[in-house]
Amino acid sequence: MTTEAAGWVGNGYDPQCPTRVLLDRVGDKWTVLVIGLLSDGPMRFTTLRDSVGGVSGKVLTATLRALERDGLVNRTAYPQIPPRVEYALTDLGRSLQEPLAVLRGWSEQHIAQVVAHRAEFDRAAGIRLQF
Amino acid sequence: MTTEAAGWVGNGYDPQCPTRVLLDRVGDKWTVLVIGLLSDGPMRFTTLRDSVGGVSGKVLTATLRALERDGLVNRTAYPQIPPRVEYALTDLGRSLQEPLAVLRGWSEQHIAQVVAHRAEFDRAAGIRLQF
DNA sequence: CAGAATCCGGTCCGATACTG
DNA sequence: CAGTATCGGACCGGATTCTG
Repeated sequence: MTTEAAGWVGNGYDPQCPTRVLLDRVGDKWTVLVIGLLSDGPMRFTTLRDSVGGVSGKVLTATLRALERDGLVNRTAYPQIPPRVEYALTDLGRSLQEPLAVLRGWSEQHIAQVVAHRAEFDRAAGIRLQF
Repeated sequence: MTTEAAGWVGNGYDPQCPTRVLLDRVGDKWTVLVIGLLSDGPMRFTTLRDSVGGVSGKVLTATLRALERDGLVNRTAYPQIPPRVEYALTDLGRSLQEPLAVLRGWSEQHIAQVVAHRAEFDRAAGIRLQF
């Protein structure tokens, strides 16, 4: 492991930083939702789209393509008409569940405080604008 | 804790979902870097900007403002000329270090595989375009 | 059914210039 | 020193339409 790879923050912004790569992967709108749903087992494209809810086909395709590209999800197309395509987590993808569960744990414990701070901050800023 | 608040994935996209709020907070370009730097102690604005490297004043201000709004960072302005402003993690902000460390741990163990998959996927896609 | 193609608005971010 | 104001480019994601 290089010093660079070990650096949480190193110095300067580095798109190659491992933590950065993960955050970029996981920070988008649908990825974590999709991983969560696939945790229960393989799913077909349309089932996934309906389960996620509110995602367009184009964007779900892009999300899945990116997950597949990174080796987190496997895509299996059955040569039928109409087509049948199944998506499933890989071992690597499943290994992500633990860190994500930790994030979830922190969120459930602390997000209420964040939201409260947010409201108070906005209220205070609002007052300043009023006078 | 409501069922909704407990749901990792619940059903459908929910901007209020605790995990979602956290991901949105932490998924942007500079936040994690800033938190990492502030872990060593309070820092002044310019010191922070120089340490982060590559961030514009405007964006760093926005990042810090958002962190302050959420109660993760404290802003202290000393009434001097020239001004002196210090930023420090709050207890809430410090509590984020642990989950972030978990993310970092996963990244350092697995990102190499992700990058490898990525390269292989792109290579395979490239071949398909060639013929 | 599982997408690809296109268009389009909103947001993120950087660069620059200015100020108390 | 620590910002604010303004502009512009890039990217993300949504809606719609079309296809094997």
